[in-house]
Amino acid sequence: MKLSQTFYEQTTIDVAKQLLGKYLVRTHPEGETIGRIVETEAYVGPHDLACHASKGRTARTEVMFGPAGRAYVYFIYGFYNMLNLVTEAKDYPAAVLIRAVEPVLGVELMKERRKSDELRNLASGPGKLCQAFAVDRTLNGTDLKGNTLYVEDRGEPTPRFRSTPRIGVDYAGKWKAKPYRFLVRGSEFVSKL
DNA sequence: CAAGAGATCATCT
DNA sequence: GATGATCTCTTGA
Repeated sequence: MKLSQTFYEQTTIDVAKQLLGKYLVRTHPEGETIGRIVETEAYVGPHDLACHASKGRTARTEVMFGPAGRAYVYFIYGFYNMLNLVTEAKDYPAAVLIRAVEPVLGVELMKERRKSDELRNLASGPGKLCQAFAVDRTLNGTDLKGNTLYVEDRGEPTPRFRSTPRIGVDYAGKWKAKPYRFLVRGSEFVSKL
């Protein structure tokens, strides 16, 4: 079943950990794609210098200030979209970045979109994942209770995981070292070890 | 293989 | 006008 609003209202760290082993579902005219989440990162609030919202409330970060359980999608480096799920209370800006999933359904469609045949290269990174799942800024603000984009709990226990510092946030001062990246142990579908 | 550069644009200064 | 929660390709050993 679909994860509830209350699930996303938990602390960002808890959401990031518990999302591991859940299933990301994306419906689209071209077909449905599903992936098992194997890597996430937590961006925990306005004081977290790696979190976009630490720069203040702007048009771009507005969604993070809204209620939990919505998608925060932004465009970066002139090429890639990043998919985040908004967490915690309304007016408290925080989110979980989905960094990698293991392809489960719609693999052919993913291969086409990614122009790659290698299973491990389809969604092993936040930019790749968005390409494979056709996620772009038009989905910014999408309610995860709807049918376009949501996360499903198939009743499996959270897999064993480990944590590391987050990727690509060298500018974040003392926050760059925080172990807020979570990876399923032993998965070959993570972005990197 | 590992390391480095380049691609390209929305957002904020 | 600078820069980024990235990816891919090229280079060189």
